[in-house]
Amino acid sequence: MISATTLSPPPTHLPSLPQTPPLSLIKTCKSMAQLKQIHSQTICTGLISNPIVPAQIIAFCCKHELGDMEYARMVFDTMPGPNHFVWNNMIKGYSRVGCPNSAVSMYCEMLERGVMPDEYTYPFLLKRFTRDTAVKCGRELHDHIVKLGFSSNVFVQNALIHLYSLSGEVSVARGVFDRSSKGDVVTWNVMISGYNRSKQFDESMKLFDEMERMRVLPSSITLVSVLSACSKLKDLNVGKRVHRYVKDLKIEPVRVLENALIDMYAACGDMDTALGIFDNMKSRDVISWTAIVTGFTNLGQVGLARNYFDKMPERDFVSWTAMIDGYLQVNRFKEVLSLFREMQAANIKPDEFTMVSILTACAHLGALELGEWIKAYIDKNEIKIDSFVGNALIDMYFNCGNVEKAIRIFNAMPHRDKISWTAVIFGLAINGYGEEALDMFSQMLKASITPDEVTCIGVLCACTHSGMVDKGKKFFARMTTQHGIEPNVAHYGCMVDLLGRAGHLKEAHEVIKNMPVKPNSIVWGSLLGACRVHRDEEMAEMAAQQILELEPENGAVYVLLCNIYAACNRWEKLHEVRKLMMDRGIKKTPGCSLIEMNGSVHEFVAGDQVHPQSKEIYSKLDEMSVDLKFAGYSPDTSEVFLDIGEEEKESAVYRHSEKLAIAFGLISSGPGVTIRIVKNLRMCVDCHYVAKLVSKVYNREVIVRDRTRFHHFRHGSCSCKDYW
DNA sequence: ATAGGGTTAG
Repeated sequence: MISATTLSPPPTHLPSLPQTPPLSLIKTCKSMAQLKQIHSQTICTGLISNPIVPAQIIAFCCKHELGDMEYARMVFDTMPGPNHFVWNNMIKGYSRVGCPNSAVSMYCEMLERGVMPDEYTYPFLLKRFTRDTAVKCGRELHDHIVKLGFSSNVFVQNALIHLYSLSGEVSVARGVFDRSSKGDVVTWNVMISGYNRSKQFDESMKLFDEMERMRVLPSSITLVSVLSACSKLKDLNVGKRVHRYVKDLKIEPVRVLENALIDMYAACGDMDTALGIFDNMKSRDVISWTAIVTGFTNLGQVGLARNYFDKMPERDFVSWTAMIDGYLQVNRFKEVLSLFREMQAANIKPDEFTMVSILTACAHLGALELGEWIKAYIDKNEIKIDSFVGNALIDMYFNCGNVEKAIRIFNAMPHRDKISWTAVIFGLAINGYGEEALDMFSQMLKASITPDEVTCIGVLCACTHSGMVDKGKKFFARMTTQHGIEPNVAHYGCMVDLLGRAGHLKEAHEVIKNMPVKPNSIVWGSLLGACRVHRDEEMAEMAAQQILELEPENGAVYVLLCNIYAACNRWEKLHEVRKLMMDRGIKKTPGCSLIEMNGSVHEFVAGDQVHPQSKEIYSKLDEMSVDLKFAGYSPDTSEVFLDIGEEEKESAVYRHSEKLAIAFGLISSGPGVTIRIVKNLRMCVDCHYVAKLVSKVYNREVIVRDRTRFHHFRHGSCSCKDYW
């Protein structure tokens, strides 16, 4: 509502009004304050009764950058019979301020009051539609347009193409396009951006070619859209062609176009050209900088990306997310989390893209507390849980060992896609719920979701981790016939794992010998792992040799071989391998355990002394040793392959990183709190034994995620059933 | 008296 003060007389510094015709004044008017003064003058002089005057006042409010739609509506309501110029302007105004629903209401009112829309009405009305309004009103408005005979107007056609591509009906949009005259470059632009919107970039490219054939000259906007498609398709050839267009047609390289060029070159990995354009720009905005940052992150060059990120004059949530995602791509999870903290300190609001990156990092680190915090943040800020966020949450919970919450997210998701189902099958499998994983798979089939290669790996993985050899074999045999999926090297690897872990080493070897694809080091690695569990040194030697032929630098193979020789008491052979390792300069990957406590991740390596609470940790360890021995513990050093005495071996396993992490967990959390640890390698037998006893003696649940699976220790036993 | 199209991240 208008207040009395708004209609007060103009301040003295403005020219006096009555002498000047109000229409020309409105044309040069700069602000709402000025407009209100002009308005009040026209009321005083009675000029307002000329309908052109309120119409112009309304037009100002509807068109001007600073125009106020409430004021427009107030003036509008004083008009007895507004004509369609006025109605059109009101509709345009509501669209301009991003209120498509108000624009639609205005349009409906117009019809109710018997004023016929004209060909200007529809472009105004449709301009700022959202997906929702487009879905809701699109068809009906199209009907009106046809009935009123405006469907041959090119502006209306363009608006319709825009409308249908917004509502996701690109093929209907294409129908309108095909029936249009195609002489107008904007028609092409709208159609191309429609294809981009629905990620049909190849169609965008085809239209660009066809445009050339039909000799429609592209505008800089066409080129921006086509460059965007090139960048998504990583099509450097067409991208360069567009660049040549810009030069040949002497199209002014405005910033948006330069940004699109940078993005295209960066996406195609040509950073030299991208930087060449970037360096020569007159002015750069946040998009120019972000395009360079993502260019480097896509190449895995996070250091360079970070240099540019740090130099940015301003950063928005996209830039932060791009940089965060860069660290994620190269598995630098701790940097992901610390950059996220910086982002929060800078008061930049994350969106669902950011959330996915952070959750993925939490999943890798097993950082449940931070993951839970993110979940709470998502709920509190009403960030929508789309399938990307949902799947990331499922992954996070499973990878932190919280099966129950993972399932809860899955059950609450409105749209579960193939990825969601696959995530659940995998999650159940690695957490020791093999039967449940297979049950999920049947439910997935019942829900008519088609499994893919990855889903099949999940199913086989479930069988492996729960020792369901027959079910695994049956599934494998039916993969092609029932699900139409040809087994690839990863599936054969699963079969080797399945048979090998169950002790069928010969059969596993047969699978390798008979597989139609060349076995890779992972397949042989599965066999080698099985040889360790079942202490078959001969087969192990053969498998190790195969791997070393493929990957001579694979340190893990030497270590595994050492473990096996140690367990089989083959000391001479052990020495040979040890010497080979020394000669070839191969080092063992140090074992490392992560534990999250009060929101930060603590990292331990064997014999760690750098933790600030080191003293307390070691005295807790001594205390544990006494308590556990009382419960029957004696150290198992069978896998230690260092050439040292028994006592030293005991002291070596005593200082393993997961034991330090457990001790730290015990002293830094209250009774009954679950201790969650992530280990980068496989757990050793002694640590596995200790964890079982800890869960019994201290009545604590201990969850250890190792390289391939979870160990849930409860009441003295483990979910892996000592089978890992 | 009034019209339309574009760039960055999973």
